[in-house]
This record gives sequence, C-alpha cells and structure tokens, in this order.
Amino acid sequence: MSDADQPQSESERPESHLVAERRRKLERLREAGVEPFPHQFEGRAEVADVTAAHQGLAAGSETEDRYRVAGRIAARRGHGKAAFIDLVDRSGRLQLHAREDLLGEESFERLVGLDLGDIVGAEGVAFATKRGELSLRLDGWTLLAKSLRPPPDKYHGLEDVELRQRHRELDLIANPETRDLFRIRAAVISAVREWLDQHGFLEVETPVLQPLYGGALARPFITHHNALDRDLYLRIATELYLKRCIVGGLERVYELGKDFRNEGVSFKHNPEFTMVEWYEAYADYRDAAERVEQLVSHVAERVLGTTKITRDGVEIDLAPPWRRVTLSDAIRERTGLVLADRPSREELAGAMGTEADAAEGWGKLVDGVLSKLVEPELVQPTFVLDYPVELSPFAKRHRSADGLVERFEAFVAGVEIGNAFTELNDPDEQRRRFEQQAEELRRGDEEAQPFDEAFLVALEYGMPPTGGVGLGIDRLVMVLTGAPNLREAVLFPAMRS
RNA sequence: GGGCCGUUAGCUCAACUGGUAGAGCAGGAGACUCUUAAUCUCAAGGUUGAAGGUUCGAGUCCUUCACGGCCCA
Repeated sequence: MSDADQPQSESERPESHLVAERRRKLERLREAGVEPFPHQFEGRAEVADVTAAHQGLAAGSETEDRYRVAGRIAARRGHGKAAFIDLVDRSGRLQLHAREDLLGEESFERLVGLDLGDIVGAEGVAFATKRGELSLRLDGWTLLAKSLRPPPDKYHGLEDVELRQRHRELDLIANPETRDLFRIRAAVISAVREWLDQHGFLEVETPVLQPLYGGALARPFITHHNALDRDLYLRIATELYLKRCIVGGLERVYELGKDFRNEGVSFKHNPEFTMVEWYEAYADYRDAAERVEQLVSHVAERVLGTTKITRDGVEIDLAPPWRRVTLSDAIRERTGLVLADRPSREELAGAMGTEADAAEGWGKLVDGVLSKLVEPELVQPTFVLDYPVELSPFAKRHRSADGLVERFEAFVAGVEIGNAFTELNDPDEQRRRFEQQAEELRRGDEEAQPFDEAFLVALEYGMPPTGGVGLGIDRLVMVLTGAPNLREAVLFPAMRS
C-alpha cells in the first residue's frame, strides 16, 4: 500500500476551529501555572454513593456532608457570578453549584472557562436546590484532564451507527444505554463463570494459535510464526483441545474466550466472537440440555433479576424446562418435508426457493432449511434435537435413530445461542468422520473439517462418554439485552476500513 | 455477491419540481447568583462522502467508487 492509499489518520485531519480553541485554552492554563494532566485525585466518592446517601433530601435543604467527586463535565449553565455544572462518572450524574463568592474570582472564572468533556475533580458540601436536585456547593476543584476535542451533542448524544461503532468511546461518553449494555455483558460473563464453577467445572485455557484448526465447520484465519517459519491457524473452536482434557481425566472443563471464523459479517456474525464451551464426562446431550436451560435461566436471573424477557412484544420465559423438538419434526411442521424419506437435494432447495448448489451436500441443505425457515420461528426457548450425521462430524450416532446423531441446537428469540452433542468417543468412527470431511473438502466445501491425527490418537487412549456444549456469549448478550444485532453487543465490532 | 436507502457545520437535523446551503446544540464575545435541553444579545462556523458527467446553473439529475444501514442470496 502506498502512502497515497493510507487513510488520513484522525490526528492529521485538518483541525477545526473547535479543536484550535481547546488547544488555546490548554496553553493559557499552562501559562497560568495549571497542570492540565495531573497524576491523581485522592479521596474520591462515586456519584451514585453521594446520591444514595441523600435520597429524598427535601428541596432547599442543607447538609454538612462534604464529598470529593471526579468525572467528565457533561453540561454547564452559567449565571454570571454562579454556574451549574453537570459532572458524570461511571455511576451517574451529579450537579455541581459553583459560586464566585465561595471559590474566588480566579478559580471561578477558570472553572466556568472549562470545556464540555474536560475531566475534573471537585469538592463541596451536599445540598438540595429549591427545585429539589441534590447538588454539591463547590469550595474547590482541580482539572484532571483537558479534553481537546468536542464531545457529542449533550442532548441528542451520538446516534450515527457507524460513528458509534467505530468510536465506541464516544458512544460510551454520550449514551448511558450503551454503558448499561456493556455492564450487562460483563455481568453475563461473570454469571456464566459463576454457574460453571459452582457445578464443578474447571476453567482451562487452550491454544488460540493452532497448528491445525477444528471443532466446527468454518474457514479459519491463517497467521505465521516467524521463528518456527510455519503457518498457524487462529482457533475456530476450543472443542478438540477440551476433549483432550476430558481424555486426561479432568472430567468437567470449560473455556470462555474468543474464537475466530473467516466468514462474512452480518447482524449475527462477527469474525471474532466470544464463546463458552464446556464438556462433562459421564453425561450425554440430554444432560447437556438440562445444563443449558439451567445456566441460561441462572444468568438471566442474576443479570436481569428475572427469567422473563420481552422481544418484539412477545414475552419469552427462559425458566426450565425449554421446549424440545426433533429437527425432522421442526422441519415437517414448517415445510411438510419428511426427512426420514430422505427428500432429495432438489426438494430441500425448492423449499427454500433456490436451486441446489453442487458444493452443498444433503446435510448442508438441511442446515439451510433449518436456519432460513425454522430458526426465525423459534422465539420461545427451544432445543432442536437429532441432526443428520453429515452435519456433525464430532457427535455420536443416535442410540435409536438411523442416520442421525445425538445433537441439539438451542434457540431463543429466533437466534441460535448454543450447540451441543453427546460427544463421539469411538476413535475408529471418528476417523471415518474425518475421512468423510476430507471428501467434503475435496468437493470444494471450504468449511469442512481437516483431518486431525493428534486428536484421533488422544481418543484412542479412551475418552469417557461425554456431553459437550458451546454457547455463544455475544448472542446470549444480544438476547438478554434486546440489542438489535450482534454488533451492538460487541464493543468494537469489525468494520471495513 | 444482488437490490433498496443513506452520507450536508464538531453533534442532531433542514433545504419543494435544479436557482445565493439553514437551524438547534456545542464553540467565540457579552449580560445574568437556584439553573437543569437554562435564558437573552451579537458575531463566526461548510471542498454538501470522493471522482467524473449533464446543465447557463447541481446538496438536488446521471455514472463510477468508498463507507454505513436494511432486505435478499
């Protein structure tokens, strides 16, 4: 890429008069001996704690309680020799009342001359204005960081979707709902760990950089190790390493972290996403389903205080038990096609209103019918059970139904949030599945599974019967928060440059 | 990959069938000691996403491209 192709960086962008004005103020402060970027501010209380301590303080009341608070200046209303300033920290907003008679002329003028977006520490006594708003009457303040760029509109916030996602910091400054959403996200992750820890699962960490990828049907990202002079793959799943932990006797393990899949971006796909996978020895997919419904309802209870959420005007109850329906029943309900009669690829494609693609096997088409026609209808929490073996190279064949494996996917609000199976632990059968996948690869399916001899060798040492689950954290957050798409559930979604 | 829509001041938005690009907030100067989208006065702020084209004249019409949104594959 030549220099001319380089996008102009933010700092090289011609500075507006607004930025120039802020830089002039910065210089004036320095000339006056004010350090615009001091090192710390001690004895700070959170705004929410101040607010909580004076809940219901009557309008016009005074207190003798002093506080030091710190945060960003969000708004300012001047009144000559007094001013009101709204200060925002992560816990909330607090009004400061500045008076020239209390601060002295120099300090007062300097405070009123600050810009929206500047970060200050302030000290004063709590009181309630005659309109009843809890405020601090300032007797001192310190600039903690000068802001050199204008913040988003104080009233409208930042609404442009592209700007909000490219510059999430501005979205977080301007929009409290965004801050709330990512608080919920953190609480979801914490509650998932809590539940798994409480149920005897051991958190482990397996390689992100892998000599061979696997554990899901997806194209990988390829990277290069310079010292070893070899290509490595970013993991598309943690599955195969976690099963090696089960072979090793850890019996209940989980890993919560990022997977990477080299596919398009859409409202429910981001090339890197957060997933939790867990594996439980001596369990099957029916046990796994119970774990999923219990875990998700625990998380909802913990994070939202209820298992009931409303999406598009429909109340969804996440409390167990969830509906269980076989894949073939779900497809028959929706399309009338009976999979057991092995409808042709043409019939399956026809149900979707398309033509069968040569690179897509029968299983892929079943998956297409599921995701295009059935998935959007699965609003109440539902486990779809028993998938064709073609789609599931790591799932154990069904104990009673021919051609199927013991697998389910979990759906809520029309979104697939999880995938699980009774794990295939017969090494010879696993070898045949890999060979079948190798055939798919040769047919041109770039999402097929590469042959993993090291994994097979591990299985040959003996893996107990095991139930395994993968839950998409981003999608779970999307469902629990009502975020309109996956990109809003991720702080910094992938964007074109 | 295809279709439709969008991109105008730092932010949020106007600008009719083509006819001198406007407002609110933010920023500047000033007034104001209980306001809270504070209020009032004055002045300033623009390569209308980019590049071509049509036209006497383009934010507006046409083409291509970039980025984003929605729908479809």
